[in-house]
Parts: sequence; structure tokens; C-alpha cells
Amino acid sequence: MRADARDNRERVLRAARAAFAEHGAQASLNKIAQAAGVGPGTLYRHFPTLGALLVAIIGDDVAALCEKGRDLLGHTSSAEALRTWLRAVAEHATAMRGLVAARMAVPPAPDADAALAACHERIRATGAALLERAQREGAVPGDIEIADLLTLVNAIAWVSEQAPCDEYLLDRLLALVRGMESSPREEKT
Amino acid sequence: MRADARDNRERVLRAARAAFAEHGAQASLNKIAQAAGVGPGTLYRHFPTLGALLVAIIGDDVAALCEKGRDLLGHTSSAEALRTWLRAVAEHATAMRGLVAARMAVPPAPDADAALAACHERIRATGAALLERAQREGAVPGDIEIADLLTLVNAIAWVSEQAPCDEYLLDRLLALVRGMESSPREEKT
DNA sequence: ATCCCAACCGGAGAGCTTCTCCGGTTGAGG
DNA sequence: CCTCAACCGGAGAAGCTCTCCGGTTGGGAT
Repeated sequence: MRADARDNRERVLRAARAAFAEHGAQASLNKIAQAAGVGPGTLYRHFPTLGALLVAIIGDDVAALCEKGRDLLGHTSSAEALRTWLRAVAEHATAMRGLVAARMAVPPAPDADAALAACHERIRATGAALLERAQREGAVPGDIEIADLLTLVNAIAWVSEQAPCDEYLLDRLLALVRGMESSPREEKT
Repeated sequence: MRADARDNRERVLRAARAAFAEHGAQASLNKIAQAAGVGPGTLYRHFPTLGALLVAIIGDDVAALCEKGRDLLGHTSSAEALRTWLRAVAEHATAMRGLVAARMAVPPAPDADAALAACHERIRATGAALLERAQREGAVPGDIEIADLLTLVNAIAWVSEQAPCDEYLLDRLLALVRGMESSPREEKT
């Protein structure tokens, strides 16, 4: 890749990150290109779809979440580890004003972005390890499936962004989920 | 209202109902007008906002849900009554491919459609009666608030529409909510 | 039965969006 | 230094929401 091309790519990523954080899925790709100082054609050549752009932005975040999940596997309380991690997932999904939640909520369709599907799978695998440990210890009901749990967490993250004025909504809704009865911070009975 | 005006209004409503059922929030208002055989101006004069159109369409459904809620207050099992009603809410919210869930998910902002806010309040009041009964009987934890519960149900309805191929997702996610442990149909232990 | 005007209609169009195409420009290897 | 593949970005097609306004018409009054 030519130097100027990489330069443009990074400027687009920076502009997109800011735009998504502010406007979420409603961000205009045109304006992102404009803010990055490139033409629309350049943006679309680097990132043919919204999903591709999104994956490029959240790639690092996904890795961080997986890392955090591995760390939490060593946590003494398996239930609290799961809760803490799911809350981190929800918080990350909320960071882009619902865009991430909307795109990552359900397992992607077969024809969808391969990179997006990979992100999804990495998150799922990390969650599965945490859930299985909690279930083995009997801390969480055994009939819960990780895919459903993640979908629900993403749904909660999405809806929390619909009411941006209620900053505690996310936590209250998470507390309504089976197996997450107490919020991570207040545990320590 | 002139006869031709009412005629047009009803044709628009019919077209909109069909379009929303098929495309949800992505339905084009232009195409709805075209399908109804009227110009865009006519559509926007009758229904200035998407919310107004939506309220006109779901008004009857909201009344039916409230009616159903009142009936269920006489149900022997207060917990099952609540579960059955919330499932009905979710199913209705799903009927328009996520559009209803997206608009009704959270209590509307002060500047929003008054009619939409009224719909929201009627649903909330009905749910509050069902929830309070279940809580009085100790069938559902007392720390649950009806507004949060409804928001969560709407979030579930929304996310279920994101994966239209998984028809049992809605029920599985509802079963993940505290106080809705068993699905309504399978209760009857 | 006719008239009249308020109410209503719908198309034109402004301003936004996403996404594509292609002629001009430029980085970097020979 | 020269060349050309790779890259750039603007023009523009197509579609969207929503507004404005001149022409039409329903139906009450005469």
C-alpha cells in the first residue's frame, strides 16, 4: 500500500471514530469523508460497506474485550467475572451510540461481512468460557446459552442508547437478566 | 373532514400498514404514498411525522393490549398473567419489524409526539397493574420496575427482528428475564 | 340546481443521503 | 529522472424526507 493511501485510510478511521461516537448509525459517511479531507470515492474504496469501516474501528476493542475475558477467568467469583465482562461488552457496544449493538446483536447472516462475523465469533468464544465456568460452579443456571445472553446484552446496550438522558438505564436493565442479579460493583455481599 | 380527505387518509393507512409489516422502519414514506395513490404532500399533511403515522396504525392494537391486560388481571396465576401479557406486548412490537419497538422502547422525550406518549402511558399503566399484583403475591421480585421491564421487552422484540430467521429467539430471550423464568405455554407445572 | 370558497390535492423541487465511475495526479521502483 | 500502476476525489445517478404552492373540487348556502 502506498504511503499516501495508508495516510488517507488512517485519517478516515479517525474521522469515523469521532462521527460514530457522536451520531452512531446516523452518521453520514459523506461527512466523515469530508471531515477526513478525502472524497467519498476514497472512503468507499477503502471501506466498501459500513460494516467494513466498523470492523476496522472496533477491531482493537474486540481484542481488548477478549483479553479482559481471559483475565477474568482467573477471578475468584465465576459469577461476578461473567457479570463484569458482560457489562464491559455492553459498555463497549454503547460507545458508538448503538451502532455496534445494532451490527453485532445477532450472529451475522451467511452473506454478511466475514470480518464482522469473525469479531462476533471471538466475542462468543470468550463469553462461552466465562459462562461455562460459572455454570460448572452452579453460579448461573445451566439452561442459558452464551449466544442468547450476548444478544440480550446487545439489545440492552442498544435500547439504553435510545434514552441517552437516563444514564443508569443500562445497569438497571442488566440487573433484570437472569444470572446477573446483582450489579458487579455492589456484589461483595 | 371532507369525504375525499378521509378516503385518502384510509388508503394511506392501509398502504403504510403493509409497508411497515414488510420493511419496518426502513419503509419509504414516498413509496407508501405512491402505493396509496396519493402524492407525498398528501401523506405529510395527514401525518406530519413518522410517529403520527405509527400511532394511527397501532392505536387499535394498544387498546387491545390494554383490554387483554385487564382480562389477565383475573387470571389465577399472577406471574403467568404478567408473562403472557409481556409476551403479547413483545409480539405486537415485533409485528412491524422493529419499528414499534424502536419508537416505543423508552418513555418518549418531552418534545415527542403527544399521541405516542399517550400510547406509551396506557401500556405502562396496564403493565403496572399486572406487575404489582404479581409482586404483592411474591411471584415476582419486588425491585423490578414496570418501565424498565417494558423497555427490556421492547429491546428483546427489536433484537429478535434483527435475526428474522431464528423464530424462537424471542421466546428464548424472554425466558432470560428475571420473573419470566418459564415460558407462558409450558408453565402449568 | 347552481354557485362559491375553504379545504384538499399532488407534483415540483430543495437538500440531504449512499454509492459508482472515470479522468487527472502522484508515489516510488527501475 | 521517467514511467505507470495505484490512487485520488469530484461529478453525478438514484433515492430519501419534507415543503411549498397553484390548481381542483366537495359540499354547504342560496
